[in-house]
Amino acid sequence: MPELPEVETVRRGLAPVMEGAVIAQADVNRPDLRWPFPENMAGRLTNQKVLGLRRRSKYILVDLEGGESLLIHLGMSGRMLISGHKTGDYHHDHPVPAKHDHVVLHLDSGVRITFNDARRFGAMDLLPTVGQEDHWLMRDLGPEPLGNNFDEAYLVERLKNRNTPIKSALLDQRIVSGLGNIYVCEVLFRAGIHPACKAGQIAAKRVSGLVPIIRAVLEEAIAAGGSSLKDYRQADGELGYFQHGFQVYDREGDPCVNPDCTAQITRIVQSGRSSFFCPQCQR
DNA sequence: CGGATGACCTGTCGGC
DNA sequence: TGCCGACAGGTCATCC
Repeated sequence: MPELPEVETVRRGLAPVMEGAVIAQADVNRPDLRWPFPENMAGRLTNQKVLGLRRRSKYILVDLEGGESLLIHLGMSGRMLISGHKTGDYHHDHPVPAKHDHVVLHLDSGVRITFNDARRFGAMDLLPTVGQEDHWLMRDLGPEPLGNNFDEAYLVERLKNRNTPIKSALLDQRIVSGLGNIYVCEVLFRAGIHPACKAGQIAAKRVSGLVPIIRAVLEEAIAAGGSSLKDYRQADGELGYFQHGFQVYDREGDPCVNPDCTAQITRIVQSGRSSFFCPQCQR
């Protein structure tokens, strides 16, 4: 699920219930996800007040009063669930964890935040809030696509002379951080660029055109998450999953959405990952 | 160095 | 119904 828009939707869903709350108890049900959890994670989270939630690329950062931040990455299958009371005292309420409920945060409000991740490609870590941009998972990230440091001149420069397919280049988090397989497919369709085009051979004008398209696709997806999920939360408390009408992703064999086009959406595999595109509209 | 591939995990789906 | 392979929204380590 989680590319930048989904992670942002999860952050927006968690923020109102977590900010200002105290983590009364943290259940850590296994020693690791993709990597081992940090030393004494449960203890370091316990009795910490949550100051705020931020996002960097696909990472959620939970700033704690004691000077550390909890880093959360959802991997491929990570989900956050909100459950329990919205008000009232903390009751030491401990339902039996569901399968793959790896970490449960019990807030002093009675609300529980559960991190569930079947494939365990997700991650959690604790790091100093100050200087966290130097953390090994974040230090090499490229600019935020919705931020001021991502612009036409930057992208043209970064793609210059690159021999890799544009699909791979846009998935490279060091160039621009936050795009994943779905939104790269959608961006390239909207830009009319074939995913196998060598990045360095695309005219600067067309590369420049990618910048506003990337921004628009991500902003529309974030907006769709907000509207389709109401307060970012589904009835079962799960955050961040919403069906957004994709124009090419997972539409192999379906007709192109362009009314002037009679072609079918095609799937190819590039560096082990599916790319969906219209062979007529994308050159 | 750049670029491609394998690896990490579990779940789901379609075909036989 | 069961079994098997293909595939899944990420990204790091390794190989050429």
